[in-house]
Amino acid sequence: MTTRRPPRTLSRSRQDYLKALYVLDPSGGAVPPSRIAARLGVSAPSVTNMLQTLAAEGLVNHPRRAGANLTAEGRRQALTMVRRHRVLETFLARVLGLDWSEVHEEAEVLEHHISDRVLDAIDRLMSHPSEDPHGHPIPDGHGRLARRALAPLVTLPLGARATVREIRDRDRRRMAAWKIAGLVPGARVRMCEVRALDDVFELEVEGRRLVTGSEGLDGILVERRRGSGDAR
Amino acid sequence: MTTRRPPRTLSRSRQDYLKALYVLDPSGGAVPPSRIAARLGVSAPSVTNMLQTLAAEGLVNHPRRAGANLTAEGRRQALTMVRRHRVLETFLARVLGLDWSEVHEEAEVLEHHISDRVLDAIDRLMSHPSEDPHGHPIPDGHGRLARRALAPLVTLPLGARATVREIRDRDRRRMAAWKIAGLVPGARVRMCEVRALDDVFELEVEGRRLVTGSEGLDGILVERRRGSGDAR
DNA sequence: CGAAATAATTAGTCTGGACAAATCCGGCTC
DNA sequence: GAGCCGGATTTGTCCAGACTAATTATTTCG
Repeated sequence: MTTRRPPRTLSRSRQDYLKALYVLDPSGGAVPPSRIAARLGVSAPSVTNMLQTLAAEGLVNHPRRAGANLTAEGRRQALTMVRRHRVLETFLARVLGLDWSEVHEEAEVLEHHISDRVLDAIDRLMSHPSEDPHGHPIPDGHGRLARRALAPLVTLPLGARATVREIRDRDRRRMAAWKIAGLVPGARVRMCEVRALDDVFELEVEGRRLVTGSEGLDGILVERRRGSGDAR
Repeated sequence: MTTRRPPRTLSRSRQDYLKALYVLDPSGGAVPPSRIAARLGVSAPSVTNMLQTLAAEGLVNHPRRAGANLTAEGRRQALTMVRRHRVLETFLARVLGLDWSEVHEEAEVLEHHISDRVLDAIDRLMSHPSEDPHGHPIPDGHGRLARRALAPLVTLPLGARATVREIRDRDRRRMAAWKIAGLVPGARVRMCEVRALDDVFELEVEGRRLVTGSEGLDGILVERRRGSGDAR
């Protein structure tokens, strides 16, 4: 329970935990250890351990048996990791021509090892992009993030039109499928039919018909396009 | 003394030791532990330890109290590290515009963390460069290295002309000085005067006069230009 | 309410890779 | 040949960060 200052440079492991805490709940709510364990692929005791360390360092709050969330400082650190990750993904896709669906894993490693100097250089090279290849906004150097009002595609009401904005980037297989179906950032979609009981959704993606279960759409966020009523 | 196979993927530390062994004697002679310790900034016992591990894994030969050198497999691994390092340096300088004198440290970290896929992509982006920014040749994907007959600048006989080919890249301060003096890969030089007793060398670098001690030239390799006799 | 089921925490280990202190060996000097 | 010196090695620790097994707290449900 000693409360020491965090080391001037965070270990890779710490960075991972902080980032996980952020992405598992960007709004800063308490995240249960089990979810962190699942995301990072470590055991539950490892999570408890590290959370205690991070708490002693003032990077997270961790009341006993009540999950954890980031302190202001922890959030700052997490956001710089998010920035690094997204800048790198953009770079890997735009400059090196890697595929949309494979940049995530590469960035996941590099984000821990690239210096600020190199990060700034690639950011400059791309003229400070504001979105990564999956459509996520890139925080600026001070951890400020453009906020947007997006909704999960599955919640789109019958007949409504929308534009795809963000794609969750953790499952390669699903991402490949989406790409084939045309579900990429910027694509225009319309919800044509919802059979809630069967969990079947029928929609139009850039004019083409797509029929799928909700499972197959989970992780796609859209921005509603006004001017088209719900009906029909 | 158990002889187990090396892990399919070498730890960062192993990679460092192998590369050090290679650069400290590219021709494959025995390197004393003390030199490795100095280069990697670790203690002597750590070196002995790791050499024993690497020997058990068949990556180095390490007869007792007789230094160590790379096995064929160790050398292969070392050369892929050298390749990574040099490709990265080239990329950092040419594409990201970092300075000649600062790319080394960055590459030193990244070489351990970049995937083959990304390495190939940046190599392709630059159309497979054959030399890094300091003039060192870049091994190909199979560890083959263009051999060149270079001599230390200080051994250049009086009156002889030569072209600078390689610059050792470990000392930032000296590299900055060389850059200012015009001693960069490709520069043409002529040895004008040697006062061996005082350890003073006077030379012409791209037409400009430079006076310095041998200390200040250590680490510059040149290719002799024929057609200019030794005398005056 | 009490008993299971579930989730979190504690306790104790392991592994990689470093270190300092102590010891050992080979070669040079006298 | 005896002694000494410096580099190499052995020995015993430490640290971060993971793990398993055992324990405890919380939630849910009969």
